[in-house]
Amino acid sequence: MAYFKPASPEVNFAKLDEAVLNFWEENNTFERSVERRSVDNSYVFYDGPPFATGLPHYGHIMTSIIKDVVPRFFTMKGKRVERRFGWDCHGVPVEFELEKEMGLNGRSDILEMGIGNFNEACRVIVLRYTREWQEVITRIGRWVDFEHDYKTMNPDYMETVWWVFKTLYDKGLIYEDYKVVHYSWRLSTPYSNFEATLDDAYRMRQDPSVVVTFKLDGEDTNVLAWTTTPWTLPSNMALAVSPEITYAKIKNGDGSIYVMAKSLVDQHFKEGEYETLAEFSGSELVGKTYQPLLPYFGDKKSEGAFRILSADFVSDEDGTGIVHIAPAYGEDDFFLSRANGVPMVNPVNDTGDFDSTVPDFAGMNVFDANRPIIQKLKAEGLLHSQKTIDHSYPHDWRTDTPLIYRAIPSWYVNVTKFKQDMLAANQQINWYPTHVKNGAFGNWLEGARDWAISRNRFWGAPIPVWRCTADDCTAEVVVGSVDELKALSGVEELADLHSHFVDKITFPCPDCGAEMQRIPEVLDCWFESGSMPYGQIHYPFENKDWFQDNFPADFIVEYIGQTRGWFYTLVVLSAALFNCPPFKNAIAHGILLGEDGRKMSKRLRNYPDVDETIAKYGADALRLYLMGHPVIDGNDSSIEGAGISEMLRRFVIPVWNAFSFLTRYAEIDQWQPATGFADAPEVTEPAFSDLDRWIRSRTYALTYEVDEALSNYRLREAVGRLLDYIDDLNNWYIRRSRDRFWQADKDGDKLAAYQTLHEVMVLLCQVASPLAPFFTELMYKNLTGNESVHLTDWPTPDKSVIDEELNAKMAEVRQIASLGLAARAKVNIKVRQPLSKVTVRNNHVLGPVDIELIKDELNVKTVELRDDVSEYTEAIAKPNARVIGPQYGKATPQIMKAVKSNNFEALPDGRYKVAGNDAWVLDADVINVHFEGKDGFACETLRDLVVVLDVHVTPELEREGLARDLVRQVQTLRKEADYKLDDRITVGFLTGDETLQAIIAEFGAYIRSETLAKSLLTDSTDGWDLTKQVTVGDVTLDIGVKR
RNA sequence: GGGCCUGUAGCUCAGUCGGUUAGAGCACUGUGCUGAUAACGCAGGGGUCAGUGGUUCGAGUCCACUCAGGCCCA
Repeated sequence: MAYFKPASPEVNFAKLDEAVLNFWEENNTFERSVERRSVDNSYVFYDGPPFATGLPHYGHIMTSIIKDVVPRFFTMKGKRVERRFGWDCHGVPVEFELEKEMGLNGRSDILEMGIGNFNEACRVIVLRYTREWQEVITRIGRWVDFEHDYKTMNPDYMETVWWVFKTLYDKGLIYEDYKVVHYSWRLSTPYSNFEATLDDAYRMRQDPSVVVTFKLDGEDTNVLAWTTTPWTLPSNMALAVSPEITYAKIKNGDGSIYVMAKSLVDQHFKEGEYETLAEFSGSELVGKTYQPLLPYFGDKKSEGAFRILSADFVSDEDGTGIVHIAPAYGEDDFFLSRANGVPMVNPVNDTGDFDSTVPDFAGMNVFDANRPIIQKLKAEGLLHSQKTIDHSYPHDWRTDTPLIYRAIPSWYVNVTKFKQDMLAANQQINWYPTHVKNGAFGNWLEGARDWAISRNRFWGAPIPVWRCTADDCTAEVVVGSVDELKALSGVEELADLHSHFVDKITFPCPDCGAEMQRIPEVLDCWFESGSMPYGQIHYPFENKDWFQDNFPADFIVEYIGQTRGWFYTLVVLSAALFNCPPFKNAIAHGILLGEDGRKMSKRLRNYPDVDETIAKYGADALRLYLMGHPVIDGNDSSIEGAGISEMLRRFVIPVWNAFSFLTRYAEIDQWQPATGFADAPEVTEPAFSDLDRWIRSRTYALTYEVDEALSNYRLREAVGRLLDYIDDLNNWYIRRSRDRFWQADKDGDKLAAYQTLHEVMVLLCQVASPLAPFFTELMYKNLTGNESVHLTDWPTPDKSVIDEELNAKMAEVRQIASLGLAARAKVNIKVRQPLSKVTVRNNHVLGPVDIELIKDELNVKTVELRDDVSEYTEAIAKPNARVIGPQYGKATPQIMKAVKSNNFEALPDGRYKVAGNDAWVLDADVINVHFEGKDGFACETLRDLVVVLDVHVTPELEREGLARDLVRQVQTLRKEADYKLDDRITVGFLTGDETLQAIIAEFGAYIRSETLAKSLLTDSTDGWDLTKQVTVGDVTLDIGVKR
């Protein structure tokens, strides 16, 4: 009785998956795979948390699978890989969901509802889909600890975030300034980037488009600037030009002199009505000063206002090539002004009305003020032209009112101050794909700007800054821990750190004794996710020692877009806190698109259904498909349902069939790994063949190849290695060894075949298990009786068994067979027809076994090895342009042509003279030769390999071919009669054809042994189980079989 | 509007330092082989290497521009 069970080739992989999932759960296999490794040998993985406000799609699934493959692999390599699931809980998207659901309209509605009620509602909805996530993640085989997960809204996590903030503050890396944001004057609230870029935020709107004139100081010259927001003109503080653009000074018909971009003059002045006075680069304008357009802030001139600045964002594609700068009302404007020491004015209040500093329009909404401002400018002769434009403009999605840009106070991390540390940290990170380091990510770091981390929102970690409420006191206390806050305030219980808890807490000002209150802002949720390495373990309040030993992490993976997100914020904070990278290895994969090359969209249904796909093909096929997908290498690429089934057919099924083959024959032969043949215990010495040695060598090499690939995060390569391997195993080793399992004798040869196949299948299960953990688990358990492939160590088979020469030789033998078959096809002689000889010119030393393989594959009587094949072939010259080109330059084409038309001669020294030209003498290896078969021979070549088939069919060969035809027909009949593999049968051939009768007599023994026939009958008898009329050669006959 | 990436067979993608005849898998067609296989082997058809211009003896490959798609930023 074999101790592994025979496996059916008919199999439903999705069902097998479920059995494996149950097994893992019942036996705590995941937990035990972690715990059997020492805590002193950790491999640290950080889980990048998804927003749980939506359901998982293929993109998440792909990331999740990588998050599983890599840890599984390193666990087998001996590492302790704890994997805690993370949930990103805070942020505007969550608030947004809730606002939508409850019909809330921004800040005032939320305040009315109560921050406490609002936040508690957020707390509930953020975990709405956790069950669905858990189900999908589990189903695809990702092992991760959901029980000890981390949530960014947990008090411990938030306390660590406070610590991070305070540490940065104490290092002088936090400052307060303004930030220009989208702003809804209707709701008096800043808009998050997230909201402003929602699909329906941009709508068409009509706005005035005006060109106004700024008079230069000390010259009778007017600079023309263009804007679609006239309401920002009272706040003009500067003008910007580009040094890249050519400007023109022109004189109008009425004698006025203007300056603007040369290429745009025609759009503002009619041809012939002006005269060009001069042309110059924008840099000549830089530094000039001008008179304020409107009178409100003329005193700012002494502070550096009303100058012409140079800016790279200025273009000459529309407008005038000169940009009006209002620092409070545009992001470019703001940064340019700050960089050049230009002051900022902000005469617009929270509700979008001008304040008293602009008395002409005080109390007027900015959009309503557009028209009167234009009229005033016109009246004063400062308006050059006026139009109306339709353009796409951001709107408040709730109130349908246009947003404005407006500077609001904001807290920043001074990223530019330690940018060099970030760049240095990045150099220590091993990125896959490698170009991310100095490409997408490196470039992003190079351009890093200070990071605005405050949000005027509610559902997030409160910024732990308390300020004195006294008018004349500027005291500020930053709190870095719960204990600190308790000590300051005397509060004894603090169960939660969200604003509705901590905002109630006040304490006396250390300077003046007045009340200290927390500032209202919360932190950007990216600040929180960047704090994940510390927050998830409540560092430094707990786990200090562990952190010392286990930071930076070994590995993280996310999609490439996170170079601006999580990858970035992690690096910012770890560079600021510890001046080191937060992780050592990172995979940044690309974006999975729908089948039509567009973004995956539920509405368009342009991707295969996740559940259906898994139910149909199982999780292993999906995993292999995704891990072998170009997206793994950082590209954007489409998902293809057909690719998933292909992976099933190309890998999962072939491996399963190899397994099924082994187990079925082992049962028939009563063979088991430990004890050999139950009924032939005397057979203990395996007689390994070259084929055995080869597949063992090949498999051992595979374990190191996959090891190398996975160790270096090259998942795609690992998949490719496995696919190449299964072809060798199934379509060469097993196919070529079939008769060894099939033969009746239980001898050393058969034993060797069993031992070899069993050994390599076990190794294959192990090396494939990180990628395809389900079916390898079943096979491994069955083949070894051991508990789980995932509780094994990565195999390290004896390297000395790996014989590269043997592997290369066998690859060559396969190639020879391939070329021989191609040669047969060329002359239309089927493989079942024996031929007398094949002649081979090759590179490796072929032994008797190789010769047998070739004979058998090509069905030839002899294999002749020789270097000189000129007896059978015509040589055709092929020049090597790569060598000739650099040497002969312009003469190359002529030499190439001459060589191809055989216009060259061999010289005594072995070189070739081309076209009789003494200057054109080539070394022998510059001309490659390939061959074509002469009459009666069929030849195929591949590089150095030459295979020549003697295609002459003698009468004996023809008779043998017919005998093989007969065998083939009987075998088909056996199968149709549904006989067992080892049933002995009686075969009948009923024909009057004398040639066939002679063949049956001549090849009787051969036919009997091939078909397991006890006897061959050639007269009619009754009692056939099955009979059939068939055609062999050009004769039709009846054949029958019975047991 | 700006930045980055991609564009090669019907589909998904390789294509080395630029080398003259551009490959693989899938699909299709033909054919062969088979008592493990949902197979497998061999062959064939299928290409304006997105387009235009340039550099070069020689360009899928290098350069410039254009077009299309994607991602990010605005």
